[in-house]
Amino acid sequence: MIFTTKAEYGVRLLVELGRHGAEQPVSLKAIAAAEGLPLAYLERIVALLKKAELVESTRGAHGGYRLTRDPADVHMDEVIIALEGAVAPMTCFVDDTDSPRVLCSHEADSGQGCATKLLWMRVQGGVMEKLSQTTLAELVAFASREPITRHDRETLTSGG
Amino acid sequence: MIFTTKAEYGVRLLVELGRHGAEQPVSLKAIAAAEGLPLAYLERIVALLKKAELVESTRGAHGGYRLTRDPADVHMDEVIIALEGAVAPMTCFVDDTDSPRVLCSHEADSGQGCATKLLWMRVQGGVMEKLSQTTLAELVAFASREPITRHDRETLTSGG
DNA sequence: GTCAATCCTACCAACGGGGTCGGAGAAGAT
DNA sequence: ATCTTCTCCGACCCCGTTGGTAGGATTGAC
Repeated sequence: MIFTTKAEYGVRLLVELGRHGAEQPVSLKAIAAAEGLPLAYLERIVALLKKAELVESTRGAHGGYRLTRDPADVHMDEVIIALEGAVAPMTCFVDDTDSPRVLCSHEADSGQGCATKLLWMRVQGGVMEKLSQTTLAELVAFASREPITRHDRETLTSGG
Repeated sequence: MIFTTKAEYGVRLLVELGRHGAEQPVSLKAIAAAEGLPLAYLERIVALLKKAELVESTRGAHGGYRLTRDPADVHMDEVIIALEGAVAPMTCFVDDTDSPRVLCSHEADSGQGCATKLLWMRVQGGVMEKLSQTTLAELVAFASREPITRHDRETLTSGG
């Protein structure tokens, strides 16, 4: 599995916020009820989004959360990284941009390049590409549509 | 994390087989020693590759495994599916090609389309695209090269 | 027959994911 | 003031999967 429920719930939460205007905040309780998600768990997830400054909060009665930007300016790569941490294909695969090389724990043994590195880099590139091409505004629009048909399935994967 | 060590070890195993010719089989013991991987665990992994008819085995002394095809004809989408099962972004996301729709467990609640489905379909499409574009022959060639430089990293993700 | 290899099943420890609980601040409503 | 509603925060816990081991049965070359 690529993503956990953190990503799933977090994106759904953002979509729900995007559906309402940015004027008045929406409480987590309302979102949890609307989406059928556990409130206590959502609290921990929304904290990640707040730390990434994707949402802002108002405490106290009639408080809640709202988006800090226009949904069209929110790209999913930033969202997923905030929720899941860096998207890596493998445990040994940490893209440390400060280091000149992507290191692999097995690499040191054989003295030659890690056989799978090329593959994992391409896969990660493919994922990040699709994520950055998708905006929150698109998801908000999509969620309000009819349930998709078989015909839709063959077209909507084409990307941005 | 997208992939587990099943994919990692399985691909490395295939690369090791691809490095040798297809004439005489290579024993798991030799591969385990060359890659520094646990033999008993490799046994279970290679069983998946055999079931998918990506490798064939010879039992008894001087036995081992060899590829059933030319490495240039082995595409990674087939390999990864054999090793990991279907690549799905989320637990709720099972691409059942018999059913007209991709169902989501949360979908039934709200009566409207699942907000995250569009995103997961695009991501999965991106992954499968990169996997199918990469052949075993490429990985064999890549593994025999020098350790990569920073300059390489910016070019090798462009895909097959 | 013996050694080297594939096969196969059961077992196990550790980890992370998913979720709960209880409470402590903050701020509007009364 | 105080009550209610909300955000915030840390500790805790269950459980499935992953990664790996153990032990054997079977096959075939020498």
